[in-house]
Amino acid sequence: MARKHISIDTIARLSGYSRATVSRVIGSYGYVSEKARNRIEAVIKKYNYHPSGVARSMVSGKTHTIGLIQTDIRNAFCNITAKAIEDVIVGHGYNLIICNSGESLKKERQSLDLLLGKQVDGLVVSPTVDMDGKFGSIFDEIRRYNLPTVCIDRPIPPRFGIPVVTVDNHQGGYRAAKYLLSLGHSRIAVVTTRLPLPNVRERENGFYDALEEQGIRRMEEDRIEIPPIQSGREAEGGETPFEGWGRFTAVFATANIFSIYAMRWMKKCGYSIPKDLSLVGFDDLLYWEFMSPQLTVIVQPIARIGELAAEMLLHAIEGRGPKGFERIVLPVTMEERSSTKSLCTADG
Amino acid sequence: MARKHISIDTIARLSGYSRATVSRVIGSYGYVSEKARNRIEAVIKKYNYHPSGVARSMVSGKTHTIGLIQTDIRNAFCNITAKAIEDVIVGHGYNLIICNSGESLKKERQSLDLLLGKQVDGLVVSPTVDMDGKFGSIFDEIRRYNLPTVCIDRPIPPRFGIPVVTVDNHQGGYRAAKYLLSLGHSRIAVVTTRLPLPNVRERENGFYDALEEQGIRRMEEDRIEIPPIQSGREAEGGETPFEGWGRFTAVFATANIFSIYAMRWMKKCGYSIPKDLSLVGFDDLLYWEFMSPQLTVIVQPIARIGELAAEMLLHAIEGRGPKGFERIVLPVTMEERSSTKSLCTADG
DNA sequence: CCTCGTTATGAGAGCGCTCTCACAGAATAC
DNA sequence: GTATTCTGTGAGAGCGCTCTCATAACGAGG
Repeated sequence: MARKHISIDTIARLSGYSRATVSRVIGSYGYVSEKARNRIEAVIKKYNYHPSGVARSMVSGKTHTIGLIQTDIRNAFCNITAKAIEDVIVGHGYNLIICNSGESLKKERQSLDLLLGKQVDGLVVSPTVDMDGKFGSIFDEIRRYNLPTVCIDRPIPPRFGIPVVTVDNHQGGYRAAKYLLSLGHSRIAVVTTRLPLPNVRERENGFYDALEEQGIRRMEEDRIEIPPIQSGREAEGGETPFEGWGRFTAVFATANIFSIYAMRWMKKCGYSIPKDLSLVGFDDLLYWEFMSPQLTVIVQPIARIGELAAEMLLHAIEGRGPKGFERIVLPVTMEERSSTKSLCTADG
Repeated sequence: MARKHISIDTIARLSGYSRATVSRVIGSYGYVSEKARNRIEAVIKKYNYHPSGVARSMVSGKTHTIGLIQTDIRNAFCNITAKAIEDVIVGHGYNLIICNSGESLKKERQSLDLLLGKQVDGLVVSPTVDMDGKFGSIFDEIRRYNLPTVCIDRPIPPRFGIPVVTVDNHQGGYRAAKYLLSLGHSRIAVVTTRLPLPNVRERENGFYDALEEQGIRRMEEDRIEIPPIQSGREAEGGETPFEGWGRFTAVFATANIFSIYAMRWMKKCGYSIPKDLSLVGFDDLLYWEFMSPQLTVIVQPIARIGELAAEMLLHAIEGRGPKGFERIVLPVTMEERSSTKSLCTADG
């Protein structure tokens, strides 16, 4: 048996009023007599009538739905931002459709097309890039449709004219380096992704800038790259691990899952943290307190990113004033734990 | 500037054909001449026309959208199932709207109302209960609307007539107990939630059934309950910890976050795992290999639950045969790691 | 010749709503 | 008295599609 929604006409007929008057009751506008309102509300209640959101969207041109395109909901960064966004928008009567791109430009584009078909009122996107660091075609499309959009995490260049909420990634890398330098480390590996993600690249730049201030040259062979296929997924093992850890005394991992790769590979090669190698990660992971080693990390305010993005997006959608084009860069902090060790006391 | 979607009429006008012929082209049905098709497709491409999903839903009565109501997307169980569901349905042209109930019947009901307003084609729900173990009003509503629904994780009773995908929770608890008994433990605490969630209760029942087979009586004071406010959220600290661990030699935590509570509280009281207390948890957590202690756990096939639920739901929505009312119970396995210790070798 | 079936197209109804407009009766103003 | 406002209601257009039905042109079969 197919579902049968009763319509406003049914309510009108059963209550003895016109469709227009019923609409006035459910929409709370215009003049309606006390008598009519009571009668109509009784019928609505009796037949458990819910107005069709689809028909309303048809008329209003608004769906009260927001799309979210991100890497993978299983990633902690993604689900924390998703929850934060949802919390904000639900309070305004909006819902969230979540799409996972898995760092694939093709799937990202497909997601956008689906969301465009669904006629979402706005979009939050953490965009991915191709191997040349170029963003996908979604931004042309977004522009063409003039679809309210906020970009999170990975900052797209200002020329796209799309607001961005991100963190000071350069500062994050810089602080990680400064900290390791202060512990006496100078041979430091960077575990990162081959995919030229702008946020991750900024972390690296910040990191190397700090090293260069100390006269340490940036060496390409000290960058350990994780293939793009794995960069978007949870660390699952099976990859061919890096083995040349002996050259280094410390490691900086530029994102949460890369810390896991680093730890896994080090363990496999028999290096222990922080005895043989110090490790600084990026992003707090859940249940950190029971991790071993307890990772020293650069922390970004993940939930805050989602909240701000949601607020900016609602603002844009509901057109409350020309707040216009913004780029918000939130500060990062460092959480010092036990995965890092001073070389000075041990070796010098 | 507001977005302006161009409509099928615009395409019709620009191509010199009627709305009906354009509809034939985009819908790939009926007779269309080669000439007309080429002309219309060219115009569609040129103006980057996408048919309105809202209008289509208006006509077809289908939105190609599925709702998911669950506890909290940040919870690993939830985001793994969400991803699995999304992967399945996207392949069939469906999207997922995710709602978080946070174990609140009120929010659960609000979520359903929102989804009903959005006219989702189907629903996957991991339902919550009140303090009396009663399910919320959502199932009456679902029934009334005859909305295709699959229940996951928490099995609702057969009388509701709603298909269920869950795991053999009783067996999970039973195996956990058997294992601890085999290590010589007999004074075992159960860390669980005060909220009478049916899946969790079944784990407890299985656990106590095994104990009773050995003549060990179920003792109410050996159940350590976590207040419902915290049960739905990630373990965040701040709660008043249980302290009477001294009476026990082992602990069974009935869900992933409860393991965290247990570990945190034990640590706070100076007990170490598995030296002072053995711990068996439920559900693998991410990054387990770097946890300390490495938890021995009962493992449920989380992604499989989502996949099966999605497949059953699509089946119901698209009405492919009267597969009808199913209850799928997947098996659980045990992963033995280092949070458990035999009493026999140590104590006698 | 007329009658088919096939191909190609358009007119128009209808999905369930919102909202403008018209209108009618009551109350108020002059 | 008439003019004006306020209050309450309904008719109907229109949102962008899909799909049925009507129509017309054409070749084939009788």
